[in-house]
Amino acid sequence: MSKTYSISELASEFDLTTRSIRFYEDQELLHPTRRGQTRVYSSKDRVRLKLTIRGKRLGFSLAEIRELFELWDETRSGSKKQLHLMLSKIAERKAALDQQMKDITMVQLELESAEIRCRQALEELNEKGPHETQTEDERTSTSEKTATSSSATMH
Amino acid sequence: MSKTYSISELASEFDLTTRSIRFYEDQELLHPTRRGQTRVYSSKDRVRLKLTIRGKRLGFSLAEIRELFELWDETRSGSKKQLHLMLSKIAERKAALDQQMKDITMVQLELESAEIRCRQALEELNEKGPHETQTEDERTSTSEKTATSSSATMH
DNA sequence: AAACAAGTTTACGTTAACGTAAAGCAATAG
DNA sequence: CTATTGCTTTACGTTAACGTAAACTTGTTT
Repeated sequence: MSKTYSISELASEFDLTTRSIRFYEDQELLHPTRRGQTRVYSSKDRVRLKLTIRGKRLGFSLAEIRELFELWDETRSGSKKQLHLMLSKIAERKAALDQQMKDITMVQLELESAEIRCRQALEELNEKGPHETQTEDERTSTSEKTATSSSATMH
Repeated sequence: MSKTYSISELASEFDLTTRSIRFYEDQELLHPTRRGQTRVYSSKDRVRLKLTIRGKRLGFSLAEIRELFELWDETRSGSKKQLHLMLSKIAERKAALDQQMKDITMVQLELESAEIRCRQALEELNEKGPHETQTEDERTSTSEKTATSSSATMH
Protein backbone atom coordinates (compact mmCIF):
# COMPACT_ATOMS: atom_id res chain seq x y z
CA MET A 1 0.00 0.00 0.00
CA SER A 2 1.01 3.63 -0.32
CA LYS A 3 3.80 4.66 1.96
CA THR A 4 3.52 5.05 5.69
CA TYR A 5 5.60 6.95 8.22
CA SER A 6 6.62 6.64 11.83
CA ILE A 7 6.21 9.51 14.21
CA SER A 8 9.91 10.18 14.39
CA GLU A 9 10.26 10.18 10.63
CA LEU A 10 7.70 12.92 10.37
CA ALA A 11 9.19 14.71 13.33
CA SER A 12 12.62 14.93 11.80
CA GLU A 13 11.36 15.65 8.29
CA PHE A 14 9.35 18.65 9.44
CA ASP A 15 11.56 19.52 12.39
CA LEU A 16 8.90 19.08 15.02
CA THR A 17 8.92 17.24 18.31
CA THR A 18 6.94 14.06 18.63
CA ARG A 19 5.10 15.84 21.38
CA SER A 20 3.74 18.34 18.88
CA ILE A 21 2.67 15.65 16.46
CA ARG A 22 0.79 13.79 19.17
CA PHE A 23 -0.73 17.05 20.24
CA TYR A 24 -1.98 17.68 16.73
CA GLU A 25 -3.60 14.28 16.83
CA ASP A 26 -5.19 15.20 20.10
CA GLN A 27 -6.58 18.28 18.38
CA GLU A 28 -7.87 16.01 15.61
CA LEU A 29 -5.67 17.36 12.88
CA LEU A 30 -4.18 13.94 12.25
CA HIS A 31 -5.75 10.50 12.43
CA PRO A 32 -2.98 7.90 12.33
CA THR A 33 -3.84 4.24 12.53
CA ARG A 34 -2.15 1.84 14.93
CA ARG A 35 0.03 -1.17 14.58
CA GLY A 36 -0.22 -2.55 18.08
CA GLN A 37 0.02 0.61 20.11
CA THR A 38 2.36 2.35 17.71
CA ARG A 39 1.11 5.15 15.50
CA VAL A 40 1.27 4.69 11.74
CA TYR A 41 0.91 7.78 9.57
CA SER A 42 -0.38 7.65 6.02
CA SER A 43 0.72 9.99 3.27
CA LYS A 44 -2.56 11.79 3.75
CA ASP A 45 -1.51 12.45 7.32
CA ARG A 46 1.80 13.72 6.01
CA VAL A 47 0.10 16.15 3.69
CA ARG A 48 -2.12 17.37 6.48
CA LEU A 49 0.88 17.87 8.67
CA LYS A 50 2.52 19.96 5.99
CA LEU A 51 -0.62 22.00 5.56
CA THR A 52 -0.87 22.43 9.29
CA ILE A 53 2.64 23.82 9.44
CA ARG A 54 1.96 26.25 6.65
CA GLY A 55 -1.26 27.30 8.28
CA LYS A 56 0.56 27.92 11.51
CA ARG A 57 3.19 30.04 9.83
CA LEU A 58 0.34 32.13 8.50
CA GLY A 59 -1.06 32.65 11.97
CA PHE A 60 -4.00 30.28 11.78
CA SER A 61 -4.88 28.57 15.01
CA LEU A 62 -4.97 24.80 15.21
CA ALA A 63 -8.71 25.04 15.72
CA GLU A 64 -9.15 26.98 12.49
CA ILE A 65 -7.02 24.53 10.59
CA ARG A 66 -8.99 21.66 12.01
CA GLU A 67 -12.20 23.35 10.99
CA LEU A 68 -11.03 23.57 7.40
CA PHE A 69 -9.98 19.93 7.36
CA GLU A 70 -13.31 18.84 8.74
CA LEU A 71 -15.27 20.92 6.30
CA TRP A 72 -13.17 19.55 3.52
CA ASP A 73 -13.95 15.98 4.57
CA GLU A 74 -17.65 16.68 4.84
CA THR A 75 -17.48 18.20 1.41
CA ARG A 76 -17.02 14.75 -0.13
CA SER A 77 -20.51 13.64 0.75
CA GLY A 78 -21.70 17.16 1.35
CA SER A 79 -25.17 18.48 1.06
CA LYS A 80 -25.78 21.73 -0.72
CA LYS A 81 -25.80 23.50 2.58
CA GLN A 82 -22.47 22.01 3.55
CA LEU A 83 -20.96 22.94 0.23
CA HIS A 84 -22.13 26.51 0.50
CA LEU A 85 -20.80 26.68 4.01
CA MET A 86 -17.47 25.43 2.78
CA LEU A 87 -17.45 27.99 0.01
CA SER A 88 -18.06 30.80 2.43
CA LYS A 89 -15.32 29.55 4.72
CA ILE A 90 -12.99 29.45 1.78
CA ALA A 91 -13.95 32.99 0.91
CA GLU A 92 -13.19 34.03 4.48
CA ARG A 93 -9.75 32.52 4.33
CA LYS A 94 -9.07 34.06 0.97
CA ALA A 95 -9.94 37.47 2.30
CA ALA A 96 -7.69 36.99 5.28
CA LEU A 97 -4.84 35.94 3.04
CA ASP A 98 -5.37 38.93 0.79
CA GLN A 99 -5.13 41.18 3.80
CA GLN A 100 -1.95 39.45 4.83
CA MET A 101 -0.49 39.94 1.39
CA LYS A 102 -1.13 43.63 1.71
CA ASP A 103 0.40 43.70 5.16
CA ILE A 104 3.46 41.94 3.91
CA THR A 105 4.05 44.29 1.04
CA MET A 106 3.59 47.25 3.35
CA VAL A 107 6.09 45.92 5.83
CA GLN A 108 8.46 45.04 3.04
CA LEU A 109 8.34 48.63 1.89
CA GLU A 110 9.06 49.73 5.44
CA LEU A 111 12.00 47.40 5.64
CA GLU A 112 13.39 48.54 2.32
CA SER A 113 13.22 52.17 3.23
CA ALA A 114 14.81 51.35 6.56
CA GLU A 115 17.54 49.49 4.77
CA ILE A 116 18.19 52.41 2.50
CA ARG A 117 18.52 54.72 5.44
CA CYS A 118 20.94 52.36 7.07
CA ARG A 119 23.12 52.21 4.00
CA GLN A 120 23.12 55.95 3.64
CA ALA A 121 24.13 56.34 7.26
CA LEU A 122 26.91 53.86 6.66
CA GLU A 123 28.14 55.79 3.65
CA GLU A 124 28.24 58.98 5.62
CA LEU A 125 30.21 57.28 8.36
CA ASN A 126 32.62 55.96 5.78
CA GLU A 127 33.21 59.42 4.32
CA LYS A 128 33.54 61.27 7.61
CA GLY A 129 35.66 58.81 9.57
CA PRO A 130 36.20 55.26 8.47
CA HIS A 131 37.55 54.21 11.84
CA GLU A 132 36.02 50.88 12.78
CA THR A 133 37.30 47.90 10.88
CA GLN A 134 34.87 46.58 8.33
CA THR A 135 34.51 42.82 8.57
CA GLU A 136 33.18 42.50 5.06
CA ASP A 137 30.62 44.48 3.20
CA GLU A 138 27.63 42.48 2.12
CA ARG A 139 26.02 42.89 -1.21
CA THR A 140 23.19 40.68 0.04
CA SER A 141 20.18 42.42 -1.40
CA THR A 142 19.65 46.09 -2.29
CA SER A 143 20.07 45.37 -6.02
CA GLU A 144 19.80 48.81 -7.67
CA LYS A 145 16.08 48.22 -8.03
CA THR A 146 15.27 51.91 -7.69
CA ALA A 147 13.74 53.69 -4.75
CA THR A 148 10.19 52.47 -5.00
CA SER A 149 8.71 53.85 -1.82
CA SER A 150 9.32 57.04 0.13
CA SER A 151 5.97 57.69 1.72
CA ALA A 152 6.15 54.92 4.26
CA THR A 153 8.42 55.96 7.07
CA MET A 154 8.77 54.93 10.65
CA HIS A 155 9.55 58.17 12.37
CA MET B 1 2.33 71.07 17.93
CA SER B 2 1.51 68.04 15.80
CA LYS B 3 -1.62 66.20 16.72
CA THR B 4 -2.05 64.10 19.80
CA TYR B 5 -4.47 61.34 20.70
CA SER B 6 -6.19 59.93 23.74
CA ILE B 7 -6.11 56.27 24.53
CA SER B 8 -9.74 55.76 23.63
CA GLU B 9 -9.34 57.56 20.32
CA LEU B 10 -6.64 55.13 19.34
CA ALA B 11 -8.59 52.22 20.75
CA SER B 12 -11.63 52.91 18.63
CA GLU B 13 -9.65 53.86 15.54
CA PHE B 14 -7.76 50.57 15.53
CA ASP B 15 -10.45 48.56 17.21
CA LEU B 16 -8.40 47.59 20.23
CA THR B 17 -9.17 47.64 23.91
CA THR B 18 -7.49 50.23 26.06
CA ARG B 19 -6.13 47.29 27.99
CA SER B 20 -4.16 46.19 24.96
CA ILE B 21 -2.76 49.64 24.34
CA ARG B 22 -1.57 49.93 27.90
CA PHE B 23 -0.13 46.48 27.61
CA TYR B 24 1.84 47.51 24.54
CA GLU B 25 3.21 50.41 26.53
CA ASP B 26 4.19 47.99 29.25
CA GLN B 27 6.08 46.03 26.63
CA GLU B 28 7.73 49.29 25.57
CA LEU B 29 6.21 49.43 22.12
CA LEU B 30 4.69 52.82 22.86
CA HIS B 31 5.99 55.71 24.91
CA PRO B 32 3.18 58.17 25.48
CA THR B 33 3.76 61.28 27.54
CA ARG B 34 1.51 62.38 30.37
CA ARG B 35 -0.77 65.30 31.04
CA GLY B 36 -1.26 64.86 34.73
CA GLN B 37 -1.75 61.15 35.00
CA THR B 38 -3.45 60.81 31.63
CA ARG B 39 -1.64 59.32 28.67
CA VAL B 40 -1.07 61.50 25.63
CA TYR B 41 -0.13 59.77 22.39
CA SER B 42 1.87 61.47 19.64
CA SER B 43 1.45 60.72 15.96
CA LYS B 44 4.66 58.76 16.20
CA ASP B 45 2.95 56.57 18.76
CA ARG B 46 0.05 56.22 16.41
CA VAL B 47 2.31 55.06 13.60
CA ARG B 48 3.99 52.59 15.89
CA LEU B 49 0.65 51.26 16.93
CA LYS B 50 -0.30 50.75 13.33
CA LEU B 51 2.96 48.98 12.64
CA THR B 52 2.48 46.86 15.72
CA ILE B 53 -0.88 45.73 14.50
CA ARG B 54 0.47 44.86 11.09
CA GLY B 55 3.34 43.01 12.66
CA LYS B 56 0.95 41.05 14.79
CA ARG B 57 -1.18 40.09 11.83
CA LEU B 58 1.99 38.70 10.31
CA GLY B 59 2.69 36.59 13.32
CA PHE B 60 5.49 38.62 14.84
CA SER B 61 5.63 38.59 18.60
CA LEU B 62 5.47 41.81 20.54
CA ALA B 63 9.05 41.18 21.62
CA GLU B 64 10.20 40.98 18.03
CA ILE B 65 8.36 44.12 17.10
CA ARG B 66 9.87 45.91 20.05
CA GLU B 67 13.30 44.74 19.01
CA LEU B 68 12.86 46.26 15.58
CA PHE B 69 11.65 49.55 17.04
CA GLU B 70 14.60 49.71 19.38
CA LEU B 71 17.09 48.92 16.70
CA TRP B 72 15.54 51.52 14.51
CA ASP B 73 15.91 54.15 17.21
CA GLU B 74 19.51 53.26 17.84
CA THR B 75 20.08 53.51 14.14
CA ARG B 76 19.75 57.28 14.31
CA SER B 77 22.95 57.73 16.26
CA GLY B 78 24.19 54.29 15.37
CA SER B 79 27.75 53.10 15.18
CA LYS B 80 28.85 51.02 12.26
CA LYS B 81 28.31 47.90 14.30
CA GLN B 82 24.77 48.95 15.18
CA LEU B 83 24.00 49.74 11.59
CA HIS B 84 25.26 46.40 10.41
CA LEU B 85 23.28 44.66 13.09
CA MET B 86 20.21 46.51 11.94
CA LEU B 87 20.87 45.50 8.38
CA SER B 88 21.13 41.87 9.31
CA LYS B 89 17.93 42.04 11.31
CA ILE B 90 16.23 43.62 8.35
CA ALA B 91 17.51 40.81 6.17
CA GLU B 92 16.13 38.27 8.63
CA ARG B 93 12.70 39.84 8.50
CA LYS B 94 12.77 40.08 4.74
CA ALA B 95 13.53 36.38 4.52
CA ALA B 96 10.71 35.56 6.89
CA LEU B 97 8.31 37.66 4.84
CA ASP B 98 9.42 36.02 1.63
CA GLN B 99 8.70 32.64 3.16
CA GLN B 100 5.29 33.88 4.21
CA MET B 101 4.57 35.10 0.72
CA LYS B 102 5.30 31.63 -0.58
CA ASP B 103 3.14 30.06 2.09
CA ILE B 104 0.30 32.35 1.22
CA THR B 105 0.41 31.62 -2.48
CA MET B 106 0.56 27.90 -1.75
CA VAL B 107 -2.45 28.06 0.49
CA GLN B 108 -4.27 30.25 -1.99
CA LEU B 109 -3.77 27.58 -4.60
CA GLU B 110 -5.13 25.00 -2.19
CA LEU B 111 -8.14 27.13 -1.51
CA GLU B 112 -8.80 27.73 -5.17
CA SER B 113 -8.66 24.07 -6.03
CA ALA B 114 -10.90 23.34 -3.09
CA GLU B 115 -13.31 25.98 -4.31
CA ILE B 116 -13.35 24.47 -7.75
CA ARG B 117 -14.17 21.07 -6.34
CA CYS B 118 -16.96 22.54 -4.32
CA ARG B 119 -18.49 24.23 -7.32
CA GLN B 120 -18.26 21.06 -9.36
CA ALA B 121 -19.94 19.10 -6.61
CA LEU B 122 -22.67 21.71 -6.52
CA GLU B 123 -23.21 21.49 -10.25
CA GLU B 124 -23.54 17.74 -10.06
CA LEU B 125 -26.08 18.07 -7.29
CA ASN B 126 -28.01 20.58 -9.35
CA GLU B 127 -28.15 18.24 -12.33
CA LYS B 128 -29.05 15.09 -10.45
CA GLY B 129 -31.57 16.43 -8.02
CA PRO B 130 -32.09 20.16 -7.45
CA HIS B 131 -34.14 19.63 -4.32
CA GLU B 132 -33.02 22.06 -1.66
CA THR B 133 -34.02 25.64 -2.17
CA GLN B 134 -31.24 27.88 -3.32
CA THR B 135 -31.15 31.06 -1.25
CA GLU B 136 -29.16 32.98 -3.81
CA ASP B 137 -26.20 31.95 -5.83
CA GLU B 138 -23.10 34.02 -5.27
CA ARG B 139 -20.85 35.09 -8.05
CA THR B 140 -18.32 36.34 -5.46
CA SER B 141 -15.07 35.18 -6.92
CA THR B 142 -14.28 32.25 -9.22
CA SER B 143 -14.00 34.55 -12.28
CA GLU B 144 -13.34 32.11 -15.11
CA LYS B 145 -9.62 32.55 -14.57
CA THR B 146 -8.78 29.01 -15.74
CA ALA B 147 -7.61 26.09 -13.69
CA THR B 148 -4.14 27.21 -12.74
CA SER B 149 -3.15 24.54 -10.28
CA SER B 150 -3.96 20.83 -10.15
CA SER B 151 -0.94 19.35 -8.38
CA ALA B 152 -1.72 20.72 -4.97
CA THR B 153 -4.48 18.65 -3.47
CA MET B 154 -5.60 17.94 0.02
CA HIS B 155 -6.61 14.32 -0.20
C1' DA C 1 19.10 -12.05 30.58
C1' DA C 2 20.15 -7.27 30.49
C1' DA C 3 20.20 -3.16 28.45
C1' DC C 4 19.05 0.05 25.05
C1' DA C 5 16.04 2.54 21.70
C1' DA C 6 11.65 4.07 20.32
C1' DG C 7 7.22 4.39 21.36
C1' DT C 8 3.30 5.18 24.67
C1' DT C 9 0.09 7.58 28.35
C1' DT C 10 -0.65 10.83 32.06
C1' DA C 11 -0.18 14.98 33.95
C1' DC C 12 1.70 19.13 35.65
C1' DG C 13 4.48 23.45 34.07
C1' DT C 14 5.22 27.52 31.01
C1' DT C 15 4.85 31.63 28.01
C1' DA C 16 2.42 35.19 25.43
C1' DA C 17 -1.16 38.28 25.07
C1' DC C 18 -4.39 39.85 26.71
C1' DG C 19 -9.42 39.64 29.79
C1' DT C 20 -11.54 40.94 33.78
C1' DA C 21 -12.50 42.77 38.00
C1' DA C 22 -11.59 46.08 41.95
C1' DA C 23 -10.77 50.46 43.64
C1' DG C 24 -9.56 55.03 43.17
C1' DC C 25 -8.70 60.07 41.07
C1' DA C 26 -10.48 64.12 38.00
C1' DA C 27 -13.51 66.75 35.44
C1' DT C 28 -18.04 67.79 33.83
C1' DA C 29 -23.30 67.62 33.78
C1' DG C 30 -27.34 68.15 36.13
C1' DC D 1 -23.41 68.17 45.94
C1' DT D 2 -23.35 63.73 43.71
C1' DA D 3 -23.45 61.11 39.65
C1' DT D 4 -21.63 59.83 35.60
C1' DT D 5 -17.83 59.35 32.40
C1' DG D 6 -13.14 58.51 31.40
C1' DC D 7 -8.90 57.52 32.87
C1' DT D 8 -5.68 55.28 36.05
C1' DT D 9 -3.03 51.29 38.71
C1' DT D 10 -2.82 46.67 40.67
C1' DA D 11 -3.37 42.13 40.24
C1' DC D 12 -5.30 37.73 39.50
C1' DG D 13 -7.48 34.69 35.65
C1' DT D 14 -7.41 32.57 30.97
C1' DT D 15 -6.28 30.30 26.53
C1' DA D 16 -3.26 28.21 23.11
C1' DA D 17 0.47 25.45 22.07
C1' DC D 18 3.35 23.09 23.36
C1' DG D 19 7.70 21.58 27.06
C1' DT D 20 9.09 18.46 30.38
C1' DA D 21 9.16 14.65 33.35
C1' DA D 22 7.76 10.12 35.12
C1' DA D 23 6.65 5.57 34.54
C1' DC D 24 5.50 1.82 31.37
C1' DT D 25 5.46 -1.43 27.08
C1' DT D 26 7.66 -3.50 23.09
C1' DG D 27 11.20 -4.78 20.18
C1' DT D 28 16.13 -5.26 19.25
C1' DT D 29 20.89 -5.64 20.14
C1' DT D 30 24.81 -7.50 22.85
